[in-house]
Amino acid sequence: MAHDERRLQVLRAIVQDYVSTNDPVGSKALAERHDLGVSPATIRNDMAVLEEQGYITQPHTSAGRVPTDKGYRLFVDRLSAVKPLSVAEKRAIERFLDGAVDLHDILSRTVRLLAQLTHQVAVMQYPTLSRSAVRHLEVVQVATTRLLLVLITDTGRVEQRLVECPVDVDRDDVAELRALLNQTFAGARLVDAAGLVPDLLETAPPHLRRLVAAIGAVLVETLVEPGEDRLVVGGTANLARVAVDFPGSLRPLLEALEEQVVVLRLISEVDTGGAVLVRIGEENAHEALSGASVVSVGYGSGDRALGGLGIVGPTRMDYPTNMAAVRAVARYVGQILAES
Amino acid sequence: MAHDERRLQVLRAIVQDYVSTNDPVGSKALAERHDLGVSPATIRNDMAVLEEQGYITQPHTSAGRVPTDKGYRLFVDRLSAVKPLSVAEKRAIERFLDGAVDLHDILSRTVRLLAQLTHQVAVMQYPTLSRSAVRHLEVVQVATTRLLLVLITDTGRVEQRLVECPVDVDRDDVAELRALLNQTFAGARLVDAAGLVPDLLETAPPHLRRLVAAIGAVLVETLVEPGEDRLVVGGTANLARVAVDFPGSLRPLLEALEEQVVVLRLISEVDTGGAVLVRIGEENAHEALSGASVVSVGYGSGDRALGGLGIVGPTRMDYPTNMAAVRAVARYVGQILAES
DNA sequence: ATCTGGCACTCTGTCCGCGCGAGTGCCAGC
DNA sequence: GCTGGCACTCGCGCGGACAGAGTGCCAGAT
Repeated sequence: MAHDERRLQVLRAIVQDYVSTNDPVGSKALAERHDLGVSPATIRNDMAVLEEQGYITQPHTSAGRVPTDKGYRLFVDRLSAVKPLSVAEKRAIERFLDGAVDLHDILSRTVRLLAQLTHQVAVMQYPTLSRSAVRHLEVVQVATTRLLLVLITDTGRVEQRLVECPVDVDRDDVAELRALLNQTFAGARLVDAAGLVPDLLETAPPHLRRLVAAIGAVLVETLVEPGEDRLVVGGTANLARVAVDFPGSLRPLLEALEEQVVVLRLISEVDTGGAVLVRIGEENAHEALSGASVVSVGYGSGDRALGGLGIVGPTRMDYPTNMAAVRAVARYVGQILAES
Repeated sequence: MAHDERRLQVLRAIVQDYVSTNDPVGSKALAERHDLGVSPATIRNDMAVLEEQGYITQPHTSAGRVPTDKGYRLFVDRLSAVKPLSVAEKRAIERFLDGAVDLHDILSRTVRLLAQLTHQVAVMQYPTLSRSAVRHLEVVQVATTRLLLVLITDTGRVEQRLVECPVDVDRDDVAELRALLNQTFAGARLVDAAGLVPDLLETAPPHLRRLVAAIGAVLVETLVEPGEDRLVVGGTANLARVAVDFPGSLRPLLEALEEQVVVLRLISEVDTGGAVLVRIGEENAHEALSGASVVSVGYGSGDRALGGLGIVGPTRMDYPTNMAAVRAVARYVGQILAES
């Protein structure tokens, strides 16, 4: 029906205007700025219906209308087209990421880039260990009974653990151990690593048994278990800019970002299909984020999902642009990580 | 003179009251809360002198007095005793840091701990590479002409760099290269590493020359150069609590904390003697920090200075307590790092 | 010589009342 | 089903009045 169609146009116009001005938008201003072909009075009727349906609301009796979470949701699902990035922006992405020297540098550049593009807080999960494979295991002797175990994955991630050994270790043992470990684990997915530990114990020569057992325990307990994933955060300064959108205080949000685990859960719950996921306001379930929206997507090229990245900001944000930026950055960083 | 002495007591009382209440403090309230043995009128005279000398100021003609940067400076230098930590706090420090599994974990626990103890933003510099020594160099083949170079230092830090090789590399080359590198560099201070590269080239067998040259260049250029040091930040949520102390906006401060380089310079300029350094307001020179104070100290046990750590907060902070916390945490983390 | 009590003065923050403007809802007419 | 008009509501900003806190200064007490 042409009727419903126009009402949606009105909603779209309200969202667009409100996002750019931060003022509740009234019927008159709407009629002026968008040629909807009808008069303010007609728009008022549409607005009344939209309000009844829960898509918009008015802060006080005689102010303009403001989109609700539900309104933003409809906007994102049906009323917005993903806005392609400008050539300059695409070039900026490449320039920004190409100079990275190691994994941490890639992540920190990525969040800074994303924060700059979207003017929001950007977050990125470290490539998940459990989905990557062992490239190399290194053993370094630190003290007589102390070894440093270094794991290098094919995603370029390096993990280290101290292992307290039950027996004295000498140089030859270390070399033998290194060879043995790499022989067993090289190329194995980390998810499968736990299953390989018994094999390891079997193939180990008798004099290394106790040592290998200790190492195996550390490997299983700390490296295979998920959840130790880290988060890189950037652009918190952008929160100050949008402080007006968080009436109480920025505190809960800052706390959630430091807590990591909350945001991590949101960011890592991404669609494996590569679609950008948007969570608006109360949809986030967690109280600290109830006034915020999260735009996230998985990264990792091809079939290999490595983790999630995205942005956190006020519900009043420019969804089309931000979704485009998140998607573009995720694609590019996925490529970079695949190459290294 | 008893005269001057009492004036200093008045200044101390003003600082203490203002820090705890955040209200400009007047003569009457001062006389009530501290027994200085004199009447408000007398205190008023002292305050007039203190104001003339630049230690305090009044926000408006008829409000109480507030300490100036100069006033805080005098307070820190001469009027405060470092407040010892409570037993519970000391125990908390141990408990918090003992569960750390790797270097990054130690640092991130440290800043969280320090932020919690002081209710300020805590920052900590990664152990400086240039002051540590090579424990092990690992070479891993990633592609035909691509090697991953992993450096493990005696402070437990792991650095990785990708090296693009001018020639194809095979398995035996990698093993030989690894042995060669460790033979040359193991135990060497990173500051001396650059000087060892020519030796490396000389001892290299002819067929590895070009490869070794490439590796040597990467080593010198990226690992020996300082300034690539990272910063770990924690407790930004505490900024929201003290937002009142930063009239304009939190933005400049948040930006400075993200920029890292500014804060890094402040934190790394520590007294090698182990004394806690306090920079108050304008003393920080950098504009973004002109309303903030930085309390910092070097960490690293014994003669080995590893880096700096500290806190950033409003000039209106509890200096004695915070200085004690910073010092205690630095000592403890220094021990932990020496052990690992 | 130094401290004290009293007093007049100044300034801020707050509360109140008012008018303005923006925006709405409704209704009659096209 | 759209439009113009109209009465109504409500938040916001402005100005004045007021109370409270704090000061500076002076004369008197110790």
